Amino acid sequence: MGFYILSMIDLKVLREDPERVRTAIANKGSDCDLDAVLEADRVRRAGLREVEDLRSRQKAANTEMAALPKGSPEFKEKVGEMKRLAAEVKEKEAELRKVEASWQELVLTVPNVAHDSVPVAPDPSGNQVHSIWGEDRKECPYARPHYEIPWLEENVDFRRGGKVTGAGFPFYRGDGARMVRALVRFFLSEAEKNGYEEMYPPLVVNAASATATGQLPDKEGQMYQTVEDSLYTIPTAEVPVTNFFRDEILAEASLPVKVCAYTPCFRREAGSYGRDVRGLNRLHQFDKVELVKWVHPSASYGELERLREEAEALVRKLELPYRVLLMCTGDLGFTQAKKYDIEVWAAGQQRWLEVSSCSNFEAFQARRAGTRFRDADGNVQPVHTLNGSALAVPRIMAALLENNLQADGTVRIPEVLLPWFGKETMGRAAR
RNA sequence: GGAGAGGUGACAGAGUGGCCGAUUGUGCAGCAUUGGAAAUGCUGUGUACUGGAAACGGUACCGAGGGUUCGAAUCCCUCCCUCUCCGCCA
Repeated sequence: MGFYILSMIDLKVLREDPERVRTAIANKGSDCDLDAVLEADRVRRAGLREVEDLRSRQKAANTEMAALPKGSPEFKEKVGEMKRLAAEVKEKEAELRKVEASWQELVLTVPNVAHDSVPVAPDPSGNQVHSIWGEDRKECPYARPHYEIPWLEENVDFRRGGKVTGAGFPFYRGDGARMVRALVRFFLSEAEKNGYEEMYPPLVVNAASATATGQLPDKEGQMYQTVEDSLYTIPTAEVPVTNFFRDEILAEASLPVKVCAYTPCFRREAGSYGRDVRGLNRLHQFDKVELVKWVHPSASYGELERLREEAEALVRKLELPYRVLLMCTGDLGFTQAKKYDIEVWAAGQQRWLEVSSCSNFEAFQARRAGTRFRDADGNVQPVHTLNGSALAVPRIMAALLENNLQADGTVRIPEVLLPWFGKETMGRAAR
């Protein structure tokens, strides 16, 4: 009955220091019932012992029987005896299977424990501003919300996108499409310079993959599902890419493994409203370059800072004002131990737009995904995984459109994009 | 989509009902041999859960899931995947 243990948390920590986990659950505002988890763990282990003990007896008897002549009276007597034992094993096994199923379900609800450096607070108001860049650039005399730019619909066609697919699925055309391509190529080439291997992954994944990265079982509603094959469209490249090494043991010397991937991302995002979803602010399909790293546990927090810096560098090169937030426990996701968000200033809307999220998952995803490495002592242990957007395309485009509007109504293209975009302005000049 | 073949440890490849967690070879690690190396010899070399302070045990895993049986890598069923041929197709 080979089943797969999926736990996010180190079960040993859970047993030996439940109070630490309890505090972490409370800090994250999770409704996980730790006592139920602990009880299930206890019941499971008791049942396991029972079954294993019976099996052990069964095995010993089988070895004896193998030595006896097939038709002999002793053999026949043994068979009768073993029939009862076999029935008992079967019964207890069925029981155990149920116990394990509910235990598995419960254990999957325990969130990752936040790192000590994460501020403890119940909601987003507790997020800390880690740094701000480009304060002096926030004044943009000709700025206006990008969705009010007169020529925008010529480059990002929301109406036809709505007709063909639905709200939140625009057509990019002409310079809009060119801008998407320019940004993607810029992001990828910078990632490559930073030592990331480029990957182009599948855009739909199976349930096992979605579970490993934490989309399932809880956030099922975030993903589009195929009707016939129970596959899920990816909400981010993180999902297929992190699963690349699922059920594999990596060589310690190969760490860190760094991968970048450009993909479209699909999000159903139930419960969005108002200005949040206007224009390019929030789409059901958008493009993003994602960075993913598998690292040695001792290196993961250093790698998180590096990841954040790499993402920041992109925004700086695009000359967009931004701030970095250190997310508090209450605003941290289920899977994350520590997370930075990078937000660009959109001068037209006069608001910050999240364009990157850089997270350390520690061993959480790796444990679920079965991605491990063998350390110097020959012990197998989970790697740490990290990922970060670098960057999400539409919101960067929104900020560029708003902040770089010029007196004539066109948008100035930042210098770093010129090799990719091929011209210095975008849009139609007002007459 | 049709026909056939097959999925066993890092790889190759035995095994067709009990003595098989699994012969053997290669690879890898250590030791011996050597001035050093090659070659050779010896030893070791899976994962997960579980018991234990540890030493050291127990159980499971031969693509996945069910079934038959006292007992399954071996027999039966379902599914998945790979390969070959045909068809179709960007």
